[in-house]
Amino acid sequence: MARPRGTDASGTTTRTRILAAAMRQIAERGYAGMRLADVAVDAGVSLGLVQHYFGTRTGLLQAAFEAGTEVNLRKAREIADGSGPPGDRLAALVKWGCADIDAADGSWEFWFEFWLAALREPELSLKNRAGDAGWQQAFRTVLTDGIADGSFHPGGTPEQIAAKLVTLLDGTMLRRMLGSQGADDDLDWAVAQFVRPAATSS
Amino acid sequence: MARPRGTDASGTTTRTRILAAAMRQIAERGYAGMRLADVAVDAGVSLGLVQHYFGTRTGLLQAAFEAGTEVNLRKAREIADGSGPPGDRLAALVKWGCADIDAADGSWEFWFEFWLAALREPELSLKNRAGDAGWQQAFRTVLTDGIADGSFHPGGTPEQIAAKLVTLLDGTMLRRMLGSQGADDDLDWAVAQFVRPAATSS
Amino acid sequence: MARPRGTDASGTTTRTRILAAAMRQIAERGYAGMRLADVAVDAGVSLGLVQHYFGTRTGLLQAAFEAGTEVNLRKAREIADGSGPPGDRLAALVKWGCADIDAADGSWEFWFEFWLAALREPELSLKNRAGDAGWQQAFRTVLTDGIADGSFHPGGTPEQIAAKLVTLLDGTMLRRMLGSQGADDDLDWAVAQFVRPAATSS
Amino acid sequence: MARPRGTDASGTTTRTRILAAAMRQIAERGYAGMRLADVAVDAGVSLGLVQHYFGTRTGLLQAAFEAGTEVNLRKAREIADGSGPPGDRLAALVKWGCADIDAADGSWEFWFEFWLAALREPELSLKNRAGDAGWQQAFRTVLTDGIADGSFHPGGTPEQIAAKLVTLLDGTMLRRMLGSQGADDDLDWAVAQFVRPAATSS
DNA sequence: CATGAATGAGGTTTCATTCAT
DNA sequence: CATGAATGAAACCTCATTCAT
Repeated sequence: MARPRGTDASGTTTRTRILAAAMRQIAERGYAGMRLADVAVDAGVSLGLVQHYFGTRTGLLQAAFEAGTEVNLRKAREIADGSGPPGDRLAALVKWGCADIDAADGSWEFWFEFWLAALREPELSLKNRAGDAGWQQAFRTVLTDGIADGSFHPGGTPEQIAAKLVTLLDGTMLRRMLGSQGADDDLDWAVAQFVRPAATSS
Repeated sequence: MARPRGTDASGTTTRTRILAAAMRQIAERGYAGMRLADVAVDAGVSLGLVQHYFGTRTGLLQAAFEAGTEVNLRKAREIADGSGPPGDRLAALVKWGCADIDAADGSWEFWFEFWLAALREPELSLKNRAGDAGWQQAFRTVLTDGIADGSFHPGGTPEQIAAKLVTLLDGTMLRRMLGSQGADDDLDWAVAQFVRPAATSS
Repeated sequence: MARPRGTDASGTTTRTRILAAAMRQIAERGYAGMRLADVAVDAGVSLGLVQHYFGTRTGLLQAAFEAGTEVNLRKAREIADGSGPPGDRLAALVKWGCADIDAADGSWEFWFEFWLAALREPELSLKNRAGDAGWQQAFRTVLTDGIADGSFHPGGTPEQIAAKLVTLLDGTMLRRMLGSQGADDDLDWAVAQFVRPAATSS
Repeated sequence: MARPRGTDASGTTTRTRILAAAMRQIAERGYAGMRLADVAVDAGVSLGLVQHYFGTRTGLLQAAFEAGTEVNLRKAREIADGSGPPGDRLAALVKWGCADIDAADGSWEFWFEFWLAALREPELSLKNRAGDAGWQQAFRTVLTDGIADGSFHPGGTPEQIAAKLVTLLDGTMLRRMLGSQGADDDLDWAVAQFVRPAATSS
C-alpha cells in the first residue's frame, strides 16, 4: 500500500531527484563550485543521503554527467528517427539543441561545465566523446534521409555537414550565453547555408 | 647597475611573472581550481608575495584576465592594422586565434575558463564582452579592407561575416580541445566559404 | 528438519559468525579502526543485522572481547586440568599461547588491541584482569602439580613462576609480532630456566 | 630584540610544542583516537597551524613517533656511554625504561600505541625496529663493559642477555599498565637473575 | 529475522587571508 | 620588497545510528 521508501509521491526515485538537483547546481555554480550540501538542500534530502547514493563528490558528478548525456541522446535519437519530413526533423534537432538557453534552466551551462571538466578528467572525456558522437549521429541520420528524398542539397557529405552544424551550434550557444554581440541569427543562417532546401536552389 | 628590486635578470617584473603563472594555473586547473600556493610555486616566489601584489585571490584572477585580454587585443590589432594584403592578414588572424592549441601552453583552456567564469561574475562579463568586441573589430577591419580592394567577395556585411567567423572559431577550438571528431578542417573551410577570394570566383 | 533461522548450514549461529568477523576485524584494523560495515561484509550479513544483534558498536566490541576471553580460558583450563604429565601440560600451555602467531589469523593482534583498549575503558579493564587471572591460574595449576610429583624444580612459588612466565610470554609475543630482533628462542629458554625438569638438575 | 615568531618564552619552538602535545594525546586517547583539534588545544595553537607544520594527520603521527624514538635513544646512549660502573649504568637503563610509568605522563602508553600502529604501517615498523635496535644496543654496551671488568657474570652473550632483558621489560611494563597481578618485582628479579654481580656468585 | 533508506555528528583537510619580522 | 607563521572558515567524507518495510 504505502509507497516504497526511496520514492516520492510522483514516483520519482530519490536518487533521480538528487541527480536532477546536482545538474541544476552544476549549471548554477559550476562543476568545481557545486557543493554537496547545496545539492542536498535542492533535492530536499540530507547531506548524508547524497553520499549514501553516490559515495563521493566525484561519483555524483560523474553520475550527473552520465544521466545528462543519456537523456540528451535519447531525445536526439527520438527526433532523428521520427517519421516526419527530414527538413522538419532537422529544424527540431536544432530547436532542441537551442531550447535550453531560453528555458533558463541552465542546461547549456551544464554542458559547458561538463566539457571543461572533461578537459581534466579522462573518464569524463570518454563519456563526452561518446555523447558527442551520438549527437552528431542524429544529425547524420536526418541529413542522409534528407539527401535521399531530395529535400536537401548540402554542400558536402552528411558527415561533413553534421560536424559543421554541431560546431556552429556549440559556438553559437557559447556566445549567446556570454551575451556576445552578433550571435543571434547565426544558426538559422547556417542551416540554410549548409543545407539548402531543394526548392530554394535556383 | 644594480637592477631594481622586483625585476629579474631578464627584466621581467615579478608582478608579470606571477601573472603569467596565474594564467598557466588557470588553464591547468581551472578558474575555480587555481590555488594561490600553486601560483606562487609556479612563479618561483613566496605565497605572501603573491598577495602582496594582488591582495586577494579575486584580484589576481581579474588581473590575469585583464592582462590576457590586453595581450590578445594588442596582437589582434597589430595583425589587423598591418600593411600586407587583407587575405594574408585574415589568415594571420585565424592562425593567431588557433595558435595556442598547438603550443600546448593551455591558452584556449584559459579562455574557456574565462568565459565560464564570466557567466557568474558580472565584472568579468563586462571585460569579456569588451575583449570580444575588440577581437571582432580586428576581423571587421580586415574584412572591410579586403572588400574595399576587391580581395574578398563575402556573403554579407563585414559585421555579419566577422560574427560568423568568431563563432566558428570558438566552436572549432572548443571541439578540438575536447577531441571531438570532425573538428579538424572546419576552419579553413569556413574562411573559404564565407570569404571567397576574388580570384576563385568564376 | 528445517534449520532454525539465524543458523547456517554448519549450525553456526549468525550471532557467532558476526562475533568471529568482529574479532578478525579488530585484529586487522584495530579496536578503534573496526567498522561495523566491515564486520557486516566479513560476516556476510547486512549492516542492519549486526546492529540488530549487538545494538551498538560498543556492545559488539564488548561481546567480542568477552567471547575471546571465554574461549581462551576454556582452552587454558582444559589443558591445565588434563591428565598427562605436568611437563607436557606446561609445554602445551605455552604452545597454545604462541600458537596464534603462526596461524597468522591475527589473534595476538586481537589481544594487544584488547589490552590497549582496556587502558581507557574500565569495563574492559575488569574483563581483562579476570581473563588474565584465569590464564595465570592455569599455569599455577600445572606448576603446583609438577612440584607435587617432583617433575619441576622451580626457583620460586607457583605464583611467582606463573607471573614470570606470562610476563615473558607477553613480552615475547609482542616483540615477535613487531619483528624485533632476538625474540625467537626466549620462550623455550625461559621455561627451561624457571622450571628445571628434575632430571636436568645436577 | 623581540623573540622570533615560532618560538615561545622558554625558547621552545612552536613545532616542538605541537609535537609534545601530540605525544600526550596519543598516550591519552590512542593512536587512532588522537584528534588534531585536541592536539591544537593542548599545544595552545590553532588547528590550522598544526597542519601548517605537519601537513596531514599521518604526518603528525609519524613526526611524533620519530621525535619520541630520537629522544629515547639519545637518553639511552647517554646512560650507556657514561663513565660510572657498569652495574650502576645497567640499573640506570632499567630505571629509565620504567621511569615513565610512575611519572604518569603516559610514555608507556605512547610506546604501546606506537607498536600497535607499527603492526599496520610498514613505515612505522621500520622506525620502530631501528629504535628497538638502538635500545638493545645500549644494553649490550653496558653488558659488554660489565663482563670486561668482571662486574657481571651473565648466563649468555651480551646479545642474548640484552634481548631477554628488553623482552622482560616490555612484558613487565605492559602488565603493570594493565594492572595485572604479580607484575611488580619481576624486573629487579630478572636483572639479578640474568646478570649476577660478581660478588654474589659463590 | 533481515534489509536498506535516511540522518546527523565529528573529524580531517584544504585554502584564503592576516600579520609580524 | 619579501617571507613565513598563524588563523579560521568551509567543505568533504566517514561512520554510527535510527527507522520503515
